[in-house]
Parts: sequence; structure tokens; C-alpha cells
Amino acid sequence: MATSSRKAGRRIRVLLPLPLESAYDYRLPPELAAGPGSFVEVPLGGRVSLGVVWDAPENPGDPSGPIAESRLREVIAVKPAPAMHANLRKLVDWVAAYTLSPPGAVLRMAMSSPSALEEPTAVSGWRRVAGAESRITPDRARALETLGSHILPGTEIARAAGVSMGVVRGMASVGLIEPALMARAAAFPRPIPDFAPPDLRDEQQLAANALREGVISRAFGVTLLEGVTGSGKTEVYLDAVAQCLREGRQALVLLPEIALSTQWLSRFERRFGAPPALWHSELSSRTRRVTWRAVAEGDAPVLVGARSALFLPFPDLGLIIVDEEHETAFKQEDGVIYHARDMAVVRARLEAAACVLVSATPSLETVTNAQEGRYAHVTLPNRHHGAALPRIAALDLRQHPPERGRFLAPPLIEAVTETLARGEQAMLFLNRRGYAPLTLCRTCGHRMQCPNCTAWLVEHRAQRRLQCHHCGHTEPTPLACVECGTEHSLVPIGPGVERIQEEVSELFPEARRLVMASDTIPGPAAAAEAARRIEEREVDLVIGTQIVAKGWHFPHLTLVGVVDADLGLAGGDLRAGERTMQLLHQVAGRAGREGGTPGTVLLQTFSPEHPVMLALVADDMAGFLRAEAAQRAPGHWPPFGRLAALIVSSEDPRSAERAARDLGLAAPAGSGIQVLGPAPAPLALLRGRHRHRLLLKAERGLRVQPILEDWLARAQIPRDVRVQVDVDPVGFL
DNA sequence: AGCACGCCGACT
DNA sequence: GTCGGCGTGCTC
Repeated sequence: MATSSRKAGRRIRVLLPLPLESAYDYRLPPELAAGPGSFVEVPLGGRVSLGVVWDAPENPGDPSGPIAESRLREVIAVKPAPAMHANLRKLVDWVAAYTLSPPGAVLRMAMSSPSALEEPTAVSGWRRVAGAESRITPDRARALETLGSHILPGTEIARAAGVSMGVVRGMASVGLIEPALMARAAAFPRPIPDFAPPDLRDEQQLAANALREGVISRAFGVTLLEGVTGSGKTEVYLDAVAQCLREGRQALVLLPEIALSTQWLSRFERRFGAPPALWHSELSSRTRRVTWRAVAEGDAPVLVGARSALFLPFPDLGLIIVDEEHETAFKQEDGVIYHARDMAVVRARLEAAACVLVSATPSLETVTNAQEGRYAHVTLPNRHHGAALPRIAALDLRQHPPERGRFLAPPLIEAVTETLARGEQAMLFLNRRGYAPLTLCRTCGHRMQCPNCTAWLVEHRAQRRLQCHHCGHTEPTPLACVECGTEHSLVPIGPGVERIQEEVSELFPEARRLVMASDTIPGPAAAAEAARRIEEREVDLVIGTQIVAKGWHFPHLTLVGVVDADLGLAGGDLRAGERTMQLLHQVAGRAGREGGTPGTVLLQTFSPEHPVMLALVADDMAGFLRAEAAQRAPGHWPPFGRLAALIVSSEDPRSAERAARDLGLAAPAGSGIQVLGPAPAPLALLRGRHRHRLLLKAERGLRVQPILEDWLARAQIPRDVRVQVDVDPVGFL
């Protein structure tokens, strides 16, 4: 046959969810219809990949030019799913450019449920066969009445009519009912804006009005909603969610720890008469698929999720709430390194949506943005129902040392005793899991260390194992020192929550105790159960890590003891003080929330004169932030300048060090730019990789991305070395 | 990210 | 003589 060898079809770009530098070109056969955003199946090497039809680049980017027509392969199929919206495509490109990640790696986050791109399977049920009247029994009659003219699944007929599935099967076999395809039920019932709106206090109403106007305007705007614990911030922003529902647009609420937020969810349901859609990493693949699809089709009016929810395909997003905006859990530290709070602002801008950042202790970044007028600022200064703020006092461990080998100072023990005697609950907070953070040989001084990381092994006495909290390494707790062989010479140094619970069990043997740490509260069900036991006073004393800090509401808890308030302050982290202040303030907020009983918080510390302790005791967060700002501004530290970190790592220590030194030599120079390092990273060995770190500091207004790109392009990086770029680093990992 | 192609040790 | 270890390089 003499048909031309040139095949028909136009050239399109397809972005694949892989860490490739750019989109690939394919030929779209004339029988397929696809435009920008369409999900397509394409051949890639020897396999088939999903991808998204991407927009033509504004300047045909690739220096090598477009690939030859003859090498183009054909799109296999167009997926039966709503196309990815231009706003989300722009977000993908924006995040990739900002974080210096391959666009495909970002796209992967926006394609987190590939199976949702398939045609949703029709659900089959049963319907009445018209005119069939024979062999009706009382059970069958009841089932038929329940069924009426509907189409329902068999299990549902049985449940609603109170008959067994045998009855349903029987009706089918005698021809009373026949199989039928059901209209797909809405996966998520619509929350009702006016289901149970709370009575807002005047100041709450003013705040709510401001947020409402932002939603009604259908324009981009960011508002910082700041309010002390118990001031009713949640009610205020749920009012904005209600307004968003009235507008017919979707709302997204980002929470730092969605898996532990059961109290938040029941509160939402009481307010709106329906639960929100949920999104987090532990969803089953089926729930993921159904939720992703519902979001894409606009059938999930409100979605609550962890940071990854930011990349869901909302067709018409009107409002993004970032609750606890100061939380570091919003920073993704591996793969594409991004800050969900900052990207939420970006997405809101692209969607012409309102964005609300919520916190009792907002980050200096956000406060500065508000002060400089980029964000609106709404404040709730008072607590609900006139509940008193907890009284916070520092407990100087130099003046009140605990007994030898103990960690609770006498005044704290006394306070716990009195609290329990009054029939109230107490909480001891220590942000350290396990029994002891360090195991030391008394004979030779050997310290038990992780073979893969620069970190001590933490003893977990219940499992009789030592654990590394940075990689997966665990080993049985040895009976003799692994170095000198002396038996019974290994001693635990320092406390973890397990050790505090042991101390407490000796001091208060009658008190009913509950340890809350990520290893004792593995998921939402356990968290809900723990919260229930505390609320219903089945527990007298809670000993917990930072998971007790997050948004719980315990009405009978009146004393919080912070075992080691200095814990977060060690190390050279820029934000150590700010973060410690935020965490301790949040923990303190658990005390004495309602009913007039004022709470007491005792901070055990060796440095009661530290600005963090002074700010907490004086309840002067604003003053603390002013002092922080005054410290950071002159050196152009964030938010008064920009930071980017390069983490250079390799399994070979010399290779990593050499690459880091070479990068240091190739460092960019210029006015307003400074490069710090290279230096061994704070975790110099992590998961078997040796790590060095360089820090680029640039004055405000400079774009760090071109500087970084230029820098990396000049450096020769051997292939056993990995260089991770972290724009706006928050931790010193 | 997969998956093929590549060059050096223990098996039928 | 082959099966297979995972290092390196490509996929429009």
C-alpha cells in the first residue's frame, strides 16, 4: 500500500509524573480528543505511563530543540476523567520552579490516585419487578415496601427492612426484584451552612464578618486569624467555610496532624450536620480514589487534609484555611521540599480564593507579612466564657532539684498531689519518646549510637530494644556493654515519657495514668479512644509527647507540668526559640479551659531568665516576636532575607566532603548574597549517608532560584553524591 | 520512577 | 559454559 509513512495527528506536550526535567512530546492521533489538562496514557520506553497534556512552553525551552517528528510516539488513550484545571497546572509549574524540583515530581503529588482516572464503576443494586406479586411473605412484603421505587444495594435493603440477605436473595430468585444499575450516590453529603451555627461573641462576629467578606469578594486575599487558645478561632473560620458553601465554591482546610484530629472532625459535623471529606497519607486506596474523584467533580464541598491535600484537583476552590499555620508539620522535608502554608497562599492566588492563616502563636513570617500590610490581620484577644488564662510559672531546677535519678522537682510533685486530691486531671509534658534518650556504659563511657545516623539510640523499655528515631534501626537492649563487655554496666541517661510514667507510678500509685506518644497512639482510632478516656475522667494523669499539644480539649485538666522546658532550645537553630515558645504555649493551653477553674502550668527549666520562659510567664508573645525580629533583621535572616540550604550527601564520606568543598569554591558572590559553609550537617550521618550543608543567604527582594540554578550548573557533582535544595529551610536537619 | 543493558562470581 | 548481582543511563 502506498500510504505515506508520515502519520497523522498533531504534536502535544505531555508531562509525566516522573522526576524528568521537562515534558515529553507525543503525537495525538486524530481519533483522540485531548486538550491541555487531559489525562492521557502514553508509551514510555517499554511500558505505559499516565501523564497530563501540558501547555506549550512560552519559549520553546529545551536547548536541544524539539524532538524529531520521526521519534514521536502516539498517545494510547485519553482517560475518562475531568481534565486538570489550568490553575492546578500553574501551581505545579510554580512549585517546581520555586523549589527547583522537576515539574514531573510535583505533578506526581497532583496525581496521587491514578485509579481515580478510570471510569467510576457503576454500583449495582436491585429494583422491584413491575407487576410481580406472587409468593410474597411478610418479610418480603416489608422488604418490597422499603425498596419502593428506589434502586438499592441488597445489603441496604436487608438492613433497612430488618430482614436477612437470604430474604433478598429469595426475592431475586422468584423474580420479585431484578438487578439494576444505581445512580452513583454522592460520596460526600453536602455540609449545611446553617445547620447549627454557634452564637458568636461580638469580637468573634466582627472577625467572622471580615473573613466572610473575603470569601464573598471572590478575590485573592490572605488573612491572619490570631487568637489565644480557647478564643473560638475554629468557630470563626468555620463561619467562613459556611459562607464559601453558600457561594457554591469548595473549601479546603489544612491541619498539621489530620490523623489525630478526631475532636476537630466531630466538631465540624455538629456544626454542619455532615462530615467533611478527608485527605491524608493513611487513607485506603479505595477511599483515596473515591475522594480524589469527588473533589475533581466538585462533589466534595469541604475537604480537610494534611499538606498533600493542597494538590487535589478542586475545580472551584473559594477558601483555604491553614490551621496552626506556625506548625513545622506543614513543611515537607523529603522529595519535593515545600512549605504547605506558603504554597496554600500561592494556590489561593491562582484560584482567586481567600486564604486564612490561623494560629494562637503565628510564625514571625506571617506576623511580619501582616504588619507590612500584605496580609489582613484579625485578632481574637479574649477567651470564651470568661475562662481565665492559665497561670504560667517557671520552676527553677537549680533551686528545686529533683531527687537523684528523678526528673520531677518537689514543687511540681506537690502541685500534682494537690490537683489529684481535688479530683482534677494533670498532664506531664515531655517531648521525648521512649524511656531514656541515651544509654551509657558506667565502666568505659561507651555510648550506644545508631550505626546509620549521628544519633544516640533511644531505649524503649517496654520492647526491651534500643531504637534510632531517625532511621528504622533497632536492636535488643544489650545486657553487657558492647565495647568493654562489662555486665550490668549500661545505664539510662535522661528521661523519656516512659521513664516519667515510671517515676509517676511510684509517686502516685493510685492515679490512673495514660502515656500518649506516637508509638502508643498509632492512629486516629487510638487517638479518639485516648481523648474519650480523658474527657470521661477515666484517667487522672496524662504523660505525653507533643501529640498532647495539638488542639485537644480536655475540660477537667487543670495542671500542666513541662518536664524539660529547655529541651528545644539546644542547637543552633535559627527558630529554636520561636518554636519552643509556640510548642510550650500550645501545651500550656491544655490547662483549665472551661468552667472557671483556672489552670496552672509549671515549666521546669534551668534558665528561667531565657526570653522564651519570660515571654511565656508574662504571656507576652508579641513582645517575644518583636525581640526575635530585632535580632534577625540586621543580619537579613528570615523573614528579613531569604535562605536556601544545600544538603550534599553520599554513602562515601570523602566523596560527600569533596563535593561540598567544590560547591563551596563555586559559591556565588555578589552584593546581598552570602554563602555559609560547607559544614557537616547537624545530622552528619543520616540513614547511612554522610551529609554536609551549605547555606545561601540573600537579602530580601533577591530571587534565590536563579542564583541556585547558576551555582549548581557550575559545580561538578559526581554521581554518587546527591545535592538536595531546600528553599526556605525551617529546621536544621 | 521503572526498566533495560552492562560487566564480574557461583551454579546445573 | 550460563544465571544473576545491582551500577548507570534513558525514556518523547
